[in-house]
Amino acid sequence: MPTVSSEELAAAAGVNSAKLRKDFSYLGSYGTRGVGYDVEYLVYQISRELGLTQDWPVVIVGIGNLGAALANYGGFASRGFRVAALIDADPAMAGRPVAGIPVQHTDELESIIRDNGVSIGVIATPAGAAQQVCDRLVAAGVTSILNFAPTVLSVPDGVDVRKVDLSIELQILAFHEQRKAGEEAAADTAAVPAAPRKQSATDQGPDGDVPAVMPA
Amino acid sequence: MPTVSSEELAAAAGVNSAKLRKDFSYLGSYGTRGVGYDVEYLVYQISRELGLTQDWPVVIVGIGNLGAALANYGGFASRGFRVAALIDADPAMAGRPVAGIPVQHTDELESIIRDNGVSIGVIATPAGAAQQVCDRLVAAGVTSILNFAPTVLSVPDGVDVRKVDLSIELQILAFHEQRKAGEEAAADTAAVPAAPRKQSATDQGPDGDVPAVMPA
DNA sequence: GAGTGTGAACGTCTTCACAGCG
DNA sequence: CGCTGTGAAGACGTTCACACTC
Repeated sequence: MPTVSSEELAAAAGVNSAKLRKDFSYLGSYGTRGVGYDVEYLVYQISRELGLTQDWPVVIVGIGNLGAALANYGGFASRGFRVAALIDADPAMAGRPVAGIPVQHTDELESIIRDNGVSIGVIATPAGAAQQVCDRLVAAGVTSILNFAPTVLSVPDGVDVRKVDLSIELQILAFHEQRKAGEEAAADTAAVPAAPRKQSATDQGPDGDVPAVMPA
Repeated sequence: MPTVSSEELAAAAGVNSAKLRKDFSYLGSYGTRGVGYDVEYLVYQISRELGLTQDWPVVIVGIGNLGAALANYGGFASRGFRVAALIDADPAMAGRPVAGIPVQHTDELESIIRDNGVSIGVIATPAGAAQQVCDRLVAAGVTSILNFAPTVLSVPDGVDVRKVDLSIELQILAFHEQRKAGEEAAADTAAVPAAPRKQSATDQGPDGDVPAVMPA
């Protein structure tokens, strides 16, 4: 398939074809009227704009289950990421290979960052260690951090942090699940904190004023 | 701190206080003018709306590094999720406890779902197994699926799927990192596919027409 | 006086619809 | 004729600003 139309791509992606064309137009005019988009050329242009054509060395700090899962994750290599090093605070881990890469001790964090020109760090440590690791990464020159630890990290200006909370997606599913289950089942038996005293004449009790609407 | 104002909450969350008040207003009128919001009552109302007061049994299928990381993840319990079972296709895993829960074999998937009234399933298998696992979960009555496998799952209407791609967040960081590095460094040395022949009089070559703008 | 709740103004993103090009 | 590229219209979400309540 050498060529593809906005209509086809839109259908595949489940969006409106106009949106897709408009989005593409921000990258430049890479389509051909009456024909569509040249697939190979389009892929290259999008890849370049997204930074996929560059090599991004990353370090993963905290090689527990999650760190190991990340190290083994196949999707990284194909997107231009290269795991430059795995770092863990446990001396017993040092030297042990995970996903074919030997784990190094935290002591070497700074030199690893500098020697490899790493600008992106992944934190997969327990919550307690995260801020400290973060500070050291930043001090060593890292300017983008992906945080899997359940803490809010504070960083100086100019450093980007993205936090991934594995339970938030579950939360969203549960929220919709609750809506599916519907408003039929009413009684919530958990203890309801008393509403602050409202001097309304007809206090209907804790569940008298149920939420009316919630935007989808 | 028994009471809190929209201004304080907004500052803490880094958003506009008006937005916060408007959002809260969709849940009902739980504030007190001149005073603020009763913290305990507010927490309860939000928890209830989000479904945090309910007990959500979930199963995790695929107990590799990622599955194990999820099973050990502390954030679940506090949000109303209960890991009802861990399921893996490898018979050698069966019976082995992970995060204190014994792994069960895939053969028992259907009965586990039914016996525990599970409506949310987490897929942490390799890509190849994901669709098959998904089909079995759905057939057994699961209506919400959290997919960590790098595949697009197809499901019947009425079933929600959320896909978590661990590399997408890295991608986003890399994108911004690329912008930080700035437009100073120009030359991209990777092989550029030829642009489809445009009969323009002045073909400036592959990089003559660089993208002009990109919305933030 | 302090701070909520909310209509109205505003800005942004999406979709329409069509001129223009291949 | 088919499909892109894009102004204009429309939908949506955010912010302002103030009446109203405690």
